[in-house]
Amino acid sequence: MAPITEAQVERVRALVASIPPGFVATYGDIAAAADLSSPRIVGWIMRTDSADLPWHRVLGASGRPAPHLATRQLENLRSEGVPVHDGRVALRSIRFDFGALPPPPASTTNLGE
DNA sequence: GTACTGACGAACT
DNA sequence: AAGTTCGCCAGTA
Repeated sequence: MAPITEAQVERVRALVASIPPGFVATYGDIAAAADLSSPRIVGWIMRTDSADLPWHRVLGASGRPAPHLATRQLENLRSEGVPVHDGRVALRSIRFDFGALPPPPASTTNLGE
């Protein structure tokens, strides 16, 4: 099987889109939820196609976004009610739990796994 | 095919 | 606490 498939990309995009306002998720969490081999794949997907996604809700494991986007991320997050402290987000307080989400019906989402 | 890079992460110093 | 190194995987040169 190919290193990565469109299904994986769509899965990641869906996960990011499922993050509710006021919450954030890490690349590692998304990678795990999407069953990816490495969090770098998530970063690759984000930089490739994140135009219609709430990419500002995606942070690194340190609770801090990438340096070149940090300013923009923190500003957007703060607008959503996310408590930002010194360019940092309290991950352990607002980290989104994908495991708490209800599983989608496989009948209509058979991605041929 | 090898080397370098990069929206990452954990371990080590 | 902060900086460095290694592992990870896809893309590009």
